[in-house]
Amino acid sequence: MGKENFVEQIADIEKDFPQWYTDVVVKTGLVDYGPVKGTMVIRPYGYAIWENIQSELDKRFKATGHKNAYFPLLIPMSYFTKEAEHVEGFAPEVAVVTHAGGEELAEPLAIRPTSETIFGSMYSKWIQSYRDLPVLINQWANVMRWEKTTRPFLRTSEFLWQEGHTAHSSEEEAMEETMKMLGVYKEFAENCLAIPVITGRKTEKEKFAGAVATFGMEAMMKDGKSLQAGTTHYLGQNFAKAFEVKYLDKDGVQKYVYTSSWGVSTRLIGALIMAHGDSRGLVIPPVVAPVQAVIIPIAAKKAGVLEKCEEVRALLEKAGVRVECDTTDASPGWKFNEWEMKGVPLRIELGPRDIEAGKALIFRRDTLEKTEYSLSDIAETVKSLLGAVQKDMLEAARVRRDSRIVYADSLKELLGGVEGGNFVKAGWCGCRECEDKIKAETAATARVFAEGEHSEKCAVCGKQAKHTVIFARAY
RNA sequence: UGAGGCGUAGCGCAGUUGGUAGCGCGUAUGGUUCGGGACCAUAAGGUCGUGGGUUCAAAUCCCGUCGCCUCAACCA
Repeated sequence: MGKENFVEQIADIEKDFPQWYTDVVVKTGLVDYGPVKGTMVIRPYGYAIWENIQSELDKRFKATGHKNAYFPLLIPMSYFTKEAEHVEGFAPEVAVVTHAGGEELAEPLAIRPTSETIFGSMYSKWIQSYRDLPVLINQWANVMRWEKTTRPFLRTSEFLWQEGHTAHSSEEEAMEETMKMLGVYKEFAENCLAIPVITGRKTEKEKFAGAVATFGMEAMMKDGKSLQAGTTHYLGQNFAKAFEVKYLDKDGVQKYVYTSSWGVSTRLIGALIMAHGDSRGLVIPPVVAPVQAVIIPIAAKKAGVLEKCEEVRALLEKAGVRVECDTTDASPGWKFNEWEMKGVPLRIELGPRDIEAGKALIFRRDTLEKTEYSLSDIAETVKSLLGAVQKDMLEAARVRRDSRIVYADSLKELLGGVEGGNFVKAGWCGCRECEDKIKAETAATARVFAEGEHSEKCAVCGKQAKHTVIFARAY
């Protein structure tokens, strides 16, 4: 990149956010584009973020009684078409295998865009008695949706995700599961990704195809737009009836189960990038950062520098820090920029001056502050700084978001609000016409219902409001 | 699908009256450097997307074709 440095190359974050996003994703070496349009190759650094997300989520799923399993990639079209609303919603974006073994298939196979149907068909075999319930299963998998326009991590043809699929004996229990997992997602987003989220129910228009009710968590990106970062669905008996998932209850009566499903995807990496990134590149919170601290030797050829760096690296590694020492022969300035672009939370600069003084210079990626610390208790210092970065990033994101939530009483105010990059709370009468009108005139959509808030009148038609809704432009 | 644009070195691009293929970055080698994207020297690297036509001669003009991008449209 030479003299045109990264900061100059990427567009001003406030003015041209989407372009900034694309540049950051590609230039930090998170992904390459795949050979098929809309697919991507996730490079090791990007995948390491995903692995950390996986491990944190998996802990939480296990703690709430779920087990992992794996279901097939290919789903017979006949399975797929059993739930009317579901097939209608997904049909336009399903990729279908028509040939195999050199011959045309009698029945085409859908490449899973989501797995409710295959889970449904298996659950109908596995579930016979009330004693078999509940079934709490999660799957880590790839899925494919043939989207017309794509953007790395946010909307790709193929993506990685987890999908939980549970079956219960009662409506209450299935709904409780749906809400519990929404809570798990929220806690994870805030404590691991340092992204504050708003959770709530989605409107009919925005709900999942085949669900009775959909709940989402919405995160605000730095440009004020919203990103749906995860969803949970209460499916009622829709899929149970389509796939004949019945059990014999205590009272001797055959009953349909109630199911839920919930998922988050590699889109979370996109959320991280856009919620925390700045003009220098990524800022990754320590909990999910592939590299939590990087050591940059200064004047590496001087006697004792590399030895000391290695000593510190080993010490930090032993203390459980994901640490790397950059011994490549690029200049220190180059390395500073490179690792900042990759969002590494802490940078430790170690040169002859520091070593002589028994100190190290530590740079915080989130605040851009450089401070001198003693080498004698460096492991404790780094661990406590990592904790501070994690906490401060969430707090900063929360302040940023809260300052950009406004109220609107009219369509005009709503438009002004979203144009200013805000989440806008407004009353809504509940009719589809008003919802469509808002989208047509402001490009904003209903993200979630604002819980516990009661507006007087609809911002569009002025009639009695049924709900208070958070509107925003969304990715 | 409607409209517009672009295919020339790994990447970004320049290349008009048609006449031996260029620049920047990156890469390789050697040297001086190293506390915020260092510098000097040398070198490697291209059937100009593709098929045909016009011409003594085509990256350049003409016709076809393939691919990609932007906007629109579509999009849980």
